[in-house]
Amino acid sequence: MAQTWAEELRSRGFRVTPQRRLILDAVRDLDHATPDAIREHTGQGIDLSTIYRTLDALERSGLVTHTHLGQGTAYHLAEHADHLHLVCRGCGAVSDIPLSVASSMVAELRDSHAFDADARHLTVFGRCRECSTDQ
Amino acid sequence: MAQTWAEELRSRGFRVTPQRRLILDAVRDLDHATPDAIREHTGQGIDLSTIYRTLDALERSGLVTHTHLGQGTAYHLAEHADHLHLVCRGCGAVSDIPLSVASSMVAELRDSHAFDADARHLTVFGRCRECSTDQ
DNA sequence: ATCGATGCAAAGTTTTTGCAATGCT
DNA sequence: AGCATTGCAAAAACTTTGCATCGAT
Repeated sequence: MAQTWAEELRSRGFRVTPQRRLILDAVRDLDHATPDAIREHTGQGIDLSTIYRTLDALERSGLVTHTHLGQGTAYHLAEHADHLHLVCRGCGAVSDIPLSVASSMVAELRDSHAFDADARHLTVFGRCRECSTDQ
Repeated sequence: MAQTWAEELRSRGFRVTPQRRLILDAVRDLDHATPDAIREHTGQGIDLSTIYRTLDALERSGLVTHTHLGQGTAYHLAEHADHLHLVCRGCGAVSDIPLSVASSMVAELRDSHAFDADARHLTVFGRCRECSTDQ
């Protein structure tokens, strides 16, 4: 059970390597994992090109997902991608909120625009309370 | 009236130059203007660094806005930014739809999360009808 | 005459690619 | 053994910066 992910990878024809373990661990540990943060978290041993290629493989296997935050691409475990992102343009803070806030929009997109939206990748820009009052 | 934008720029301390005219025209003409597309549209004469600096100035003057689409940054006239973007992960198509589909989400973010969302910058990833059926 | 804006060249960032060596299966 | 994966090096793509010159005000 603890290594379903390995089976998942193998069943898709991907191999399970130490690097992939470490990268997946890093994605699990970090909050919004960027390729570079993953490299640091794993302790410099893994080449960035491997990280990019691995994230691509993990994503195509359905184990992780990514979003475009303000500056850069952030990865999550797919099973933890149960939220969407708010990015404050004032202070840069990123917060996670339940997907449910988007549900009516998702429903309307499906019904009126025949578009199957993936709210897990949604990033909403705006201003948090502190930064709204500051102007 | 036709050149309120020039007054707008000047009132903010920016100067009005031929390049800025051309770049603003390009943003108006192109659908989702990227810096490089703007350079092509204006006919190669303007340096890319000027385009980046100008877009920054135009944005800080409130004349244009930008969004992060799948690959790259797209600019719009602020007055035409009355829509949000759907990006299909299957075929890459970008469509514009009315901001109203996001209004209940925006209201909930304001009421329950004290977050002032800017739906004009919203990009929703997912699949269009054709690409959903294709799998 | 000022001081911001431009073009050019160079550098910074982030992501991708080629290829020989390595190691999972 | 076979072939995907890795590391390294190089390249590609995108964006920013420094600086001398030019030009809007």
